[in-house]
Amino acid sequence: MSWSGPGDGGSGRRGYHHGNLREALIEAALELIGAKGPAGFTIAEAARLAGVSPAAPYRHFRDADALLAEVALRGYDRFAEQLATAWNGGRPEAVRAFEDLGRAYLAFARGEPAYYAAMFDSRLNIDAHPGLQAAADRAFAVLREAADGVASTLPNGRRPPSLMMALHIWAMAHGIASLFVREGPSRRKLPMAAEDLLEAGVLIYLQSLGLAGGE
Amino acid sequence: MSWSGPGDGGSGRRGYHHGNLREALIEAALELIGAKGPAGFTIAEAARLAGVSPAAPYRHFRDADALLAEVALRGYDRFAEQLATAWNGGRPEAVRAFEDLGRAYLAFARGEPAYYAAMFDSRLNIDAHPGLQAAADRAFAVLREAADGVASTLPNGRRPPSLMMALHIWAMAHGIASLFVREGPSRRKLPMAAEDLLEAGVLIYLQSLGLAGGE
DNA sequence: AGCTCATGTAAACAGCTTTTACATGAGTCG
DNA sequence: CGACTCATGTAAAAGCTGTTTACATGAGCT
Repeated sequence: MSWSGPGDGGSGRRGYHHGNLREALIEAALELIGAKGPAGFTIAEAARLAGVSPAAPYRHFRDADALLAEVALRGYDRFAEQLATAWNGGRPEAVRAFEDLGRAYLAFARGEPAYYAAMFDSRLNIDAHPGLQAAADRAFAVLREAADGVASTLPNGRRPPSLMMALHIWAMAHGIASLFVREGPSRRKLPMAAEDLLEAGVLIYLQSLGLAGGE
Repeated sequence: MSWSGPGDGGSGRRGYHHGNLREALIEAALELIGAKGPAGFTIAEAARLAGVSPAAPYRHFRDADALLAEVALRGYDRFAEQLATAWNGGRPEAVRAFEDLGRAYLAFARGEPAYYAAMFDSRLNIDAHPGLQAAADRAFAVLREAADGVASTLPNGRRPPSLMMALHIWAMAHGIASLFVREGPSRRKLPMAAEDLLEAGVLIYLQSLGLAGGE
């Protein structure tokens, strides 16, 4: 527990005023979403976790959706960051970095289920929360850039459209994350690691475009 | 509207006793899920739609999740049925039938959003509702069978593992449905029809395995 | 005709959301 | 230093919801 300075990001109290309620509520929301899904967290329970009255959160968020949207927003940012780190500008080698990107996708879904749920599984209307769309776009831009980097490996004539590539890979990664990694009604047991399934799928896909890994 | 016999599947009333409340509740749930998502339907509102008191549904379903599970169960059955119809035993030609299967997948997500949401987007714990897992298995079995049919096109040596194929295609179809077809926080505009995106992805994937469409 | 039991209602309790009026105290300014 | 201001907290209340309990109804059987 870091107790540095006046603000303590956690649930501590220093008196009548919390000191850092906004952050404490976001942490509480993450905890609750992780435990019970995006529909299973309530303002009241987040307030209880933060040690304040049920009305206090309304000083910081208009309603539960606004809090959820803030969580999703931060999730997209972390997501984009982790994907970009994995891609690493296509180094040391484009196809290899692309696989790393896929593994990072699943690692995020596995390691940050609360963020992932807020981003992809919630009732949020993306139009009603300005900034969410832009944050999602920034995350997708990493994928797009990576697809572009891989496509550029090929000579100009045989170069596949990188937007389509990005969409296909995104769909497969998201599908695997939704179906086989995350909790949910349709989660299934796999005869292999989800990461290996995705890697195989990506390699088969890339091979078809003339982009095989060790060819 | 079929008004055959004593039961009228809709919301009509015939007196103190509803006559067909169970079915009416399922229809109400479908309507509400379609309008507001799996988290946006309540027992109370379903009861209101069916014209009964808020306590009446509990004679038929233990709680809201049980009603949701019944909807999901029926959804999996319809889903399996429509996929099987599209696949049609691999006729007239395996790869072509496989593409039809993909289109049927998206058509279901598009045409029956309420069922699809109950099946894939809900808070249901699949273990807590016996029968759900089996119903989901039946739907996946169609995909598996189709992948097997396509793989059998090839000579024994170059035949890819059909389970892996089925998982890859399922993931891509589900990913496209989740990201680009259904409502949700991450839904994005596409520069093409989702069906075309999926078809292109499937063809690229199959081509890599030596199963190109008109090759 | 009368019994039985599935299926309905009414009423009550508890939790969540959101609003309103009020309380606190941190920071600022004379 | 003392007083003002305002963001940030509380308490209380109204109106939702889910769920349980005791009671009412009437359909179908004997």
